[in-house]
Amino acid sequence: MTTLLKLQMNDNLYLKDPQDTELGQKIVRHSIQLIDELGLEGFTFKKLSVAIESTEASIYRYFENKHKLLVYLITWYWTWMEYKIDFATNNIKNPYERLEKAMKLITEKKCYDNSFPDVDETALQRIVINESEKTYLTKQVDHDNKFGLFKGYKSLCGRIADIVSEINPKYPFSHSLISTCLQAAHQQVFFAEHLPSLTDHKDAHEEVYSRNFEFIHSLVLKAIQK
Amino acid sequence: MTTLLKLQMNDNLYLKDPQDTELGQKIVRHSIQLIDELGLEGFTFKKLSVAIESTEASIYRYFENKHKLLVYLITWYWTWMEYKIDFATNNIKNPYERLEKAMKLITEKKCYDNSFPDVDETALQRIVINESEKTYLTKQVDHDNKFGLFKGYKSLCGRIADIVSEINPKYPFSHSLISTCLQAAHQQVFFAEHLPSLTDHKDAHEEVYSRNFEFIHSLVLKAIQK
DNA sequence: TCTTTGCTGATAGTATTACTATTATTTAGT
DNA sequence: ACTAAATAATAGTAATACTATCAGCAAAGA
Repeated sequence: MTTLLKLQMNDNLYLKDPQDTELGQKIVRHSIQLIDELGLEGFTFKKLSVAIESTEASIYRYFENKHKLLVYLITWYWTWMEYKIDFATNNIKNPYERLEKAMKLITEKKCYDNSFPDVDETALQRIVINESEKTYLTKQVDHDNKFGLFKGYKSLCGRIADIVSEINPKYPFSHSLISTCLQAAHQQVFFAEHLPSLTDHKDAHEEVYSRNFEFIHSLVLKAIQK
Repeated sequence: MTTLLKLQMNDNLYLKDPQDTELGQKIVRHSIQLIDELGLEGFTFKKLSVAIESTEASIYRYFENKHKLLVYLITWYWTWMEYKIDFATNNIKNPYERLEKAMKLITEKKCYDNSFPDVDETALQRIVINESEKTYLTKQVDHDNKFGLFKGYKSLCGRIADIVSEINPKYPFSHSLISTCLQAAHQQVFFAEHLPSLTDHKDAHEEVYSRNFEFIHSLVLKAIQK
């Protein structure tokens, strides 16, 4: 038996918590599927309303616009990741091991997590790979940030950076290093699939993820070496 | 006296080479200014047509759409960077020095280059920081790639990766390492300005760039250490 | 010189998007 | 059964991202 969980998220991300109602859950479920399928640019609330057999107006009661919905989904992913890392490193003493575990979790290919029946984590990871940067690469980034919309990502980055500082308190770039690795963790997968000359990971699907782990793990270890 | 140069670019990037006509040059000049000012999302061909005192229809004769125009500008930047690196490392024997020079050029804050009167490189660098990932994070990336739209970026990455391989031919991740660094070179500047908890570079403007050079340069050197 | 060609400007029009507003209907809680 | 809230249905708007047509003008070729 699996425990059903609810990740608590910043309530500026939505107008009405989609986890509280059936319609909200349908919005989440189908938006993941549609954004994955059509890309953020091709995705519209109109199409989503057809998919959930409801109306645009109803969706707008949950999310101000599609940008906020995207930020919501991406934040869910990072919050989930932080939860997984917490859970997995909880009783590990050695910071090297904890760091390795965190890197492993960040870089691995995700599969369906029974604790969250509304979320297809495989599809969501693809969305993170393809769309996550669009959450902050906008003119309203400072405004969004003021409302705490990026807290999930920042918190995850800080958490891992703390492990780095525990290993080598003198290393001056722990946050830069980890934000760079978080980025590389999905960027390299994207390149392997679409622009292979920008990586060294050959697109033998499963292998891309493990090679990427090796790349990032060794990058971090060497960088923070005393 | 300064030499006027023309960078040769893949002709799939445009319908008609904007470097060949006065209107084309106006399109380039003002699109850089407007995208910098409004962001890609706020930028439209309508607004550009007002700025250049012409019409939308005329702009469409040069660029298929605003995505292609963006790719054109970003590609121009990377082509320019590669040219600068070539020029600067031309007669340096020592690959460590060449690598350092390349990293320096990539990470430094750009200022106006007299050889290209149509291009405000300072504004263009800001566009690269804010918008460059949007060139490939789309559903048409494979199609665009087939037409060689990303050749500029790939060529630059390959060029620097070659220096890495010259230093340590056994290092297995030269392309991944360099594409990661190219990304970090502008991402960290963005974070320093907008999401400072994701970096360690304090936003004392000039200093962000030099600290970022240190971060990236040391990251690369340690990674490829034999 | 005349003609052709190509470029540009002017104007108009379309489908779609990203919303907002209003009202009617259903559902849920007391 | 009554009330309040949530949702559905419908309509409408301003802006966007184009496409199409046509006329004027300038340079280039015959």
